[in-house]
Amino acid sequence: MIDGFMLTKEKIYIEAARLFQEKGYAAASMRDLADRLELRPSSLYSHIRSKENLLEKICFENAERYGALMQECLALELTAAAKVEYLLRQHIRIALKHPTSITVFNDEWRHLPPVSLKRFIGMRKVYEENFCTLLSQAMQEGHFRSFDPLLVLNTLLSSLLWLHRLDARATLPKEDAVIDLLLYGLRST
Amino acid sequence: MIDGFMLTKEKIYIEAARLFQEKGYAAASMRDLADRLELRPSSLYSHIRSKENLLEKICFENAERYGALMQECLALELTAAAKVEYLLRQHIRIALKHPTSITVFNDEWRHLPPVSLKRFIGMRKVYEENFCTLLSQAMQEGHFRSFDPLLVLNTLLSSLLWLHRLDARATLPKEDAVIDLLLYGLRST
DNA sequence: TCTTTGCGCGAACGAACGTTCGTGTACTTG
DNA sequence: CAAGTACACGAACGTTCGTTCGCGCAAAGA
Repeated sequence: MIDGFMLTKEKIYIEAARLFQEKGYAAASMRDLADRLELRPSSLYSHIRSKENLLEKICFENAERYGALMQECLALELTAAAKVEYLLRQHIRIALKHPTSITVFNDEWRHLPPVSLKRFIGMRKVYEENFCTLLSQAMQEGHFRSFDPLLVLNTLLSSLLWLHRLDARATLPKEDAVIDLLLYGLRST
Repeated sequence: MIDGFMLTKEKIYIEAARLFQEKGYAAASMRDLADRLELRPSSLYSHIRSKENLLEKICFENAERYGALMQECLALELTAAAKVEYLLRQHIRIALKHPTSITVFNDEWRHLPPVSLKRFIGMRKVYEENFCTLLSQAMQEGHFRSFDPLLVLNTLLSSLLWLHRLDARATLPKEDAVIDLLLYGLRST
């Protein structure tokens, strides 16, 4: 449960993310959610629109987080290789700071209703294209070894997926060690 | 659909894996499954026990596949580093050869009923411990750079998770390139 | 030929689902 | 004090779920 002062609406969003993370969106019921908040199911609807809308909020909140990150990154005056490192560092920090929300974002987006789903996939595509371009540039500039950029992109992004699933009791991995492990083999020097 | 001669029971298992992959276990219904097989829902139960049992079969079939792989690997006369490379190669091949089944195995195991869930987690624990030991040995033998073995394990296994999700139309990644990308930075020479 | 077996089917079951609606109540505002 | 707002609630809705049961038919075995 959530302690301290907090609006019921905020509590619902936070607990929904936790519930969706634990059980998955489809297996999580509004009755589950109400129980955890010590509310009756019908009371939820004084604060939220629908179960689907909870998922949309969680997914797009994070999609926009990553979108903003990419814009901010592209505006930096750095080499492409340094931008990639910057992005990866932020990915690690985001995954460790918002694990529940990011788990839902990563694993449950396919349950979005058709219109939202399309928009979501579009946003991800833009992000991945930008990321891929940076990888290509870093290779052309000679900072990274030559690889299929799409292969590298998929591998890099995939390799971080365990971070947000970490048990709350687990000792957090060191950011520098993760970066070292991911990038050392990519660099050409 | 599935062409050629095949027992109805086998068709059900194959189509169930596809359905669970597409929609997720909880969101997939037995009516969906029956539709795809051009059967009525009740007819499924002439061949299978329950929906849960379908999931159990898929998950443990793969758990045992990996268990056997590990036993076979440990029996090889190779350095620890070479064993790790061997395991990773097999992981890639398995993911590309059985993408639907492996997706269900990777993503849907948490919907197993309590008893099966416990057994499944136990099997995974054993596998990961063996893998982790190999990584430690490879570091002690000087073939791999020194890292927290658990960090390396999580990163390596995670980094392959995109393979089994690949669209059937996508061009398959080259096994050697993936191995190179994963291990180059890990090796100490 | 008679009997058994395998299996596809329609109908129906109880349970759980997301959600709506009208009500009661406790604050806030004028 | 009166009016309005916010919100928790019980009851109920229509739907979908996994599954069971008994029936009928066709192929296989004696």
